[in-house]
Amino acid sequence: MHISAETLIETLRERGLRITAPRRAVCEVIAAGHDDHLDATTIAERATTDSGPIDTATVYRTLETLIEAGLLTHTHLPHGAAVYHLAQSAPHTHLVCDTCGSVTSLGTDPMHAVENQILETTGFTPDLAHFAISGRCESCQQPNT
Amino acid sequence: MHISAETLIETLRERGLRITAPRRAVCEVIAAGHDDHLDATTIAERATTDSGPIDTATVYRTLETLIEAGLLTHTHLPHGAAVYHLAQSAPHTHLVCDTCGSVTSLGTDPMHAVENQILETTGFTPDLAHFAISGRCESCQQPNT
DNA sequence: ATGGCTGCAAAGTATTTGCAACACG
DNA sequence: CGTGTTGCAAATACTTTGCAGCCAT
Repeated sequence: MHISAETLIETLRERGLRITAPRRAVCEVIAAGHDDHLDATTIAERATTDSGPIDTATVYRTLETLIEAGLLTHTHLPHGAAVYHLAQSAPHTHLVCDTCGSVTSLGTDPMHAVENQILETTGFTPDLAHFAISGRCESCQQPNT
Repeated sequence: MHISAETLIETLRERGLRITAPRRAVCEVIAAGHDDHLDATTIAERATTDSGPIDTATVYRTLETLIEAGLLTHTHLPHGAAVYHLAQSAPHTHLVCDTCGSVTSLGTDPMHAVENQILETTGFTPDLAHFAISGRCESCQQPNT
């Protein structure tokens, strides 16, 4: 149901890119974390190879490569670090809690209506998989003032 | 209809804060740009006083002060810099073009339905004035592949 | 063999903070 | 006068880039 690391690697190969240990490691981390919201630093930490940890720069370059290949998308969360996940994942919206920083996923069902409405109203085509909504999650509902 | 610089200053005074030239300048820039999406750097550039330009650090501190006073809100745009605008402005959603970077404002009408739906579905209370949607604006509609 | 890829380090951007001098109230 | 503020600079966080050596093909 989810893309495997091998599929990612295969796609890279098809595009004439070299299959290296770091790329393989990054692909595996991403494939393994299909439901997670991983930022570049986390990916770098998890994606260690035999020859030690992977440099952040390499991770960013690899992620960019994967994005160009259409395998990955990234989302900028309100507070800072960008998170990455497979493009093949069901598109979803990120709900980020201002208070505790937790990230909740929301299916696009509630968003589809808006998508069309935005398009009709403004001519703007929104990318609903690529943005985050700030707010307060259920646990942090109580006012903090 | 929009808050004036004096009102902002008056509110700061009421909170026991000192009214200084830099704060006055920042308030004026914000009041003048009520419909704009200003980032801290832009505010710093516009808010020059007799004694020269205002330091970025001061701008950030002043903005934070205004936010604490409930006069201002900030939004993190997908590509990087946070933008600030009056809390009293009609709440609106920001549509940011991935291609040209332009920012379009969207009234909350199309969003209200979603707001309720999100709340019912997930218990998450979204802050619709505080997030941006990525996508492609009308002018950049044509594929760039 | 050779050009794409990597790691290291430095640069860049956005934002925060320490500190001494200064000015509002 | 005394403390809140400011400006400068250094620090932090995230991401990008230059460069020389290495390895997949």
